[in-house]
Amino acid sequence: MILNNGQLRINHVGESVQLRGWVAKSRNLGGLVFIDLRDRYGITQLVVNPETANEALMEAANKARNEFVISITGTVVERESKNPNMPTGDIEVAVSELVILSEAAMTPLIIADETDALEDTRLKYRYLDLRRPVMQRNIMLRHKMVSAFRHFLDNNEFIDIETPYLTKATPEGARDYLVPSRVHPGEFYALPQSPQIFKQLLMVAGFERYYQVARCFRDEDLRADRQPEFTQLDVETSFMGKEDIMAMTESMLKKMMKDVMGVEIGYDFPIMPYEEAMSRYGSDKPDTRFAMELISLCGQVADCGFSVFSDTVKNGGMVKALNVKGAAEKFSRKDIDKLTDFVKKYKAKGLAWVKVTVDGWNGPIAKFFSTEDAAKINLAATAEAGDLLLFVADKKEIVENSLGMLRGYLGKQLGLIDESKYNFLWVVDWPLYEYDEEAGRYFAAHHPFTMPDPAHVDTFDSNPKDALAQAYDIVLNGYEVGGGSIRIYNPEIQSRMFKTLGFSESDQQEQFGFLIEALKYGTPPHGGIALGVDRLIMTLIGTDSIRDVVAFPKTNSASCLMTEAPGKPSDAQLEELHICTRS
RNA sequence: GGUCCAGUGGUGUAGUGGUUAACAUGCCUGCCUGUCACGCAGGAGAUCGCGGGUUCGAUCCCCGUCUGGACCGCCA
Repeated sequence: MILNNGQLRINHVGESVQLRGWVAKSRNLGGLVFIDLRDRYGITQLVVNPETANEALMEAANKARNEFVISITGTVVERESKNPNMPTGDIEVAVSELVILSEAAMTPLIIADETDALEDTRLKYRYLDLRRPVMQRNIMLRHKMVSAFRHFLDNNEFIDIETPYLTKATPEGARDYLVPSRVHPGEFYALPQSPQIFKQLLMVAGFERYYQVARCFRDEDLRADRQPEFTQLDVETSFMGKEDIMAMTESMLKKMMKDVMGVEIGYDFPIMPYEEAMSRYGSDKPDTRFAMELISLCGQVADCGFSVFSDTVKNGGMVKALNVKGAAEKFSRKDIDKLTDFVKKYKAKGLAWVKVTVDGWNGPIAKFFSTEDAAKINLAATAEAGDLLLFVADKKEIVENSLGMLRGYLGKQLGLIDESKYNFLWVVDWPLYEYDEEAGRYFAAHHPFTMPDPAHVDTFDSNPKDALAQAYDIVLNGYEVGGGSIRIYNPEIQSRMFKTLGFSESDQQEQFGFLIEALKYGTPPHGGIALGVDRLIMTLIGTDSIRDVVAFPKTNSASCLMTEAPGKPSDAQLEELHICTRS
């Protein structure tokens, strides 16, 4: 009988088993040999006893070293002294036969949950890093999550359809990865940033419900949570409205949480307008696991004696604050200087602060405020003695963004976050456009196929500033884990959209002619959503690094330390691709 | 494009203007029959990322460069 390591329990005692796996550790006591055998299910202790073992068995047992692959047969026995630290600690396997299937050289990193190897070593020997139980758990959990999504979608009449990886470059958006065409000298394919247009065309084609676990490519600079290629669960439906898609996504996520995490999400996902998220949390993906919301003080400081605040409000900016409860004593001047440096990264000019005491305010700006003004602010901020108030005065965007980032930073640093919570949240009523001051024009905030909100369908092109979109983002614990929208299915609206974005008639034809054409031939109302598989699993595992959930990730500079990609092609290859070789 | 941090035996760290470059772990050898981070004894293992400069002398100080990491910009 063949069983897996890590699955043997006390009820197997007496059974004869065959096990295969890697030697995680061997302890030779000078006669008795203990071997911890590891596979993806866990670890089982093997024991080889010289009193019962023949010569060949003893020799093999003494030869087995870390990471050798072995196969054994033996009997499950109850341990005399149990090990409560391991799931299989009640039993061990008394080995009667041991075969070394494969020997192993000394590994450059220790195969254990707690490796001390640095990131570059782990990535160079990724196949060994992936042997570590913690990595195996991450990758297997990722599989379970994707599998749960597939199940849900399969059961709801969705069809998995593949879309091309070799496709056409899209204007706007991220930089494309380009692939030279050998057959068409001087021309290039682009790798898709998302299957967006194809899935819409599948709706035109009448498939009604589509999904795909799709790889997407963006040639932008990387971060701890960003890879040049990433996976999204791409979903599109016909005849469903915004509420239908949100409800369906919500059921799918709840089912996944139950199947994969064993967590019952017992609440309806809250729905929050974008403007409210920005105003209360300073973020379009707020972490609602802790409070400490942004407090608007424009009314309170408009006529106060501190001209930095009053002038900012008079000039159309705003003043907001965070009340860090009970932190007045915890934060030294130096600590606050660090917070000031932190907000400066986000373009805030500075961070004003006061410590609230029973005798009034303490701090460099306290003297500018009358007792009444301080009291008004205390009231608005529900500040009491012992609290630390942190203010930013600036343009709306800068105030909200910098305080929002500071809120997240302090939430983590002060341990305000309840890590056992899974707070899902819908963010809706997104602006349809963003204005780019440098370019002097509007860009699509989401993408140019997003349907304007019904209230703005007539005016979105005449008044782009105020136009809202039928778009929705799903947020989990402060991470944007997905987003979608209802799409434009009317060629006339699509054309007006392109026009506002500054596309001429001929640009439209050249870039999106096939889409505009397709919309003419009976396009169903449709919309969809894409869930970021990597970010979602990151959040569920609770890691800050996307490299912990991708089997073979790239470094910060988008290279692979294992394969050493990207590499230089040969001159012959370049010539074949009609790309000039440099001398 | 920019800012900050790091680079020393296989791995992770310590350290110093002149050292036999230290420690832990891993590895090898020997001893050890109930360990589970087994224990004990011994041993091998380093171009101190690379290039240049300062210096009588640089792993250490300076400049550059490369690599990795965190972040800003960027990521429709």
